[in-house]
Amino acid sequence: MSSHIRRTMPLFPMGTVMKLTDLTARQIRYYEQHHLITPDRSDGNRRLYSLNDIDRLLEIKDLLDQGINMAGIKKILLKDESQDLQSVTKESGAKPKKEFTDEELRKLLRKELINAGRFNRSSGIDRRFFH
DNA sequence: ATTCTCACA
DNA sequence: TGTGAGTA
Repeated sequence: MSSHIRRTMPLFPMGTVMKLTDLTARQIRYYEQHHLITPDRSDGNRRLYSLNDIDRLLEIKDLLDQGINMAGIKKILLKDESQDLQSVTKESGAKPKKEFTDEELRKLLRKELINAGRFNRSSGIDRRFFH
C-alpha cells in the first residue's frame, strides 16, 4: 500500500523528466493530452511527475524507438490500464511491466542531487539505461 | 532560470 | 512535433 504512495507521489518537474526520459517537453505534454500520463499540478500550475509517470514515459519511449506511432501506443497503454483495473493477470502469460529497480532509482536520484545545486547542462543520464 | 499555454513561417 | 512569444 505504501509503495503505491511512493510511486504516486509527485516529485520531479519538467526539466528533470526531460533528462530522465530523453523526451522533449513538447512530447511529454503531448502524451499527457492523450491521457497516457496524468501528472499532478502544483504551485504555479507546474507539472509534477511521479515515478509511475516516469516509468510510463520510458515505456512510451521504448515503443517509440520500436517504431510504433501514437495510435499504437495509446492502444497498448490504455488496454494495459484497463487490465489492471479489472482482474489479476496470471493466466495469459507475462504483462511487460517495467519498473525501476532500487539501484536504478539510486543512480537517478543521486544524479538529480548533483545536478540540483549547479548549472549542469550536460545531460545523458538515461544513456546508461538504454542504447 | 524554469515552466506554461497558445499558435503557426 | 518543433519553436517562439509572453507570462507567472
